[in-house]
Amino acid sequence: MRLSTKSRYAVTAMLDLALNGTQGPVTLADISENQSISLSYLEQLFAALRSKGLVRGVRGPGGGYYLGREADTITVADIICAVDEWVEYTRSSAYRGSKDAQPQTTRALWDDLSEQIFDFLDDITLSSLVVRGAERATASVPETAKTLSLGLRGEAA
Amino acid sequence: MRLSTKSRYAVTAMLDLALNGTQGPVTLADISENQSISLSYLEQLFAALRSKGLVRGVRGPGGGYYLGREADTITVADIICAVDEWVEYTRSSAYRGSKDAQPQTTRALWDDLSEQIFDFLDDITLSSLVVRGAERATASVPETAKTLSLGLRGEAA
DNA sequence: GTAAAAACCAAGTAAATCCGTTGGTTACCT
DNA sequence: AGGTAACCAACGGATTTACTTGGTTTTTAC
Repeated sequence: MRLSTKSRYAVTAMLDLALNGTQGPVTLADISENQSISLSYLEQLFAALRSKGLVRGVRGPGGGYYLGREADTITVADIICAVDEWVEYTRSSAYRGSKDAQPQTTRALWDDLSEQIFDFLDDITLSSLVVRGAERATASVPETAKTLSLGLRGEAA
Repeated sequence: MRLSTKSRYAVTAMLDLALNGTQGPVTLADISENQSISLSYLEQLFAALRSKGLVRGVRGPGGGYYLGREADTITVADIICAVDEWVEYTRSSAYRGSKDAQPQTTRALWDDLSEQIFDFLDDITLSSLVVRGAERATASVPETAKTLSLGLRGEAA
């Protein structure tokens, strides 16, 4: 399991697609500007996302990216696995019998933890994140703010 | 939030302390051998763990490390934070008004996700992992395996 | 049918991080 | 006194991160 800023870039970019992709594709240039990530780094991330079918690219002017599936079928685990691959103990070698048999035990316990984390993240979909965010925003908006909700899209600082 | 092999080293080392620290301190040399991590890398990790009070060192011959608190009060989130610090969006700058107000939105959604993950990991203690592992080991051993349970310790490949 | 917009692709790079090494010093037990 | 082990600091190769440059293809618009 691995979770880094790279994962964050990928997840927030996918959230951008989920939020803005309803009316036409979203360009990487937009995402790059919105989230201040370099364009070609985004290209690299999206190459990985595309190869896993998580996004769908449309070329030419007016083109951009759509989500590859419905937002409620794309999980955070999917995205992280696509760009940051789940590092599962690649160093398998050291297994000669050490004095007490702890390596197997701690390894099994870690594997269990890793699986718990995966299952947790595999239950969180893009749409569930968006819904939670919307709920939170409407719930916590003070009544004064509701009157002037113009450029507001469901969030506060 | 950041989760890497470094975190895994720290968590498994702490599990080693939880499992073996009941009768006397555990030396880094033992952990190094058991889990094939270099001794001085362990020293670096334990310096961080010690500074957060998660472990307690005992010098001199017969020395080693104990857990700094009871195993049921040390969470996975504690350990990860100690060695890998929780990266929270250090790049705060780019906040000039971009055309649509998405950066704040995606950022808020990520922050929410990050918090969900933290809360999840902050609910998993060392002792809960050990207990789960013990349950799994006794529960899931097929009766055929029990007879020949020699090198077996509760997991299969 | 040409120009521009955008996805796609490949190579290279400064900086950071990972993991380990070396070479110590202190504290403590026998 | 001598050995054990925690502590400490600095360095270094390998890898990863995030970005840059410089393209090519596909598609729309004029």
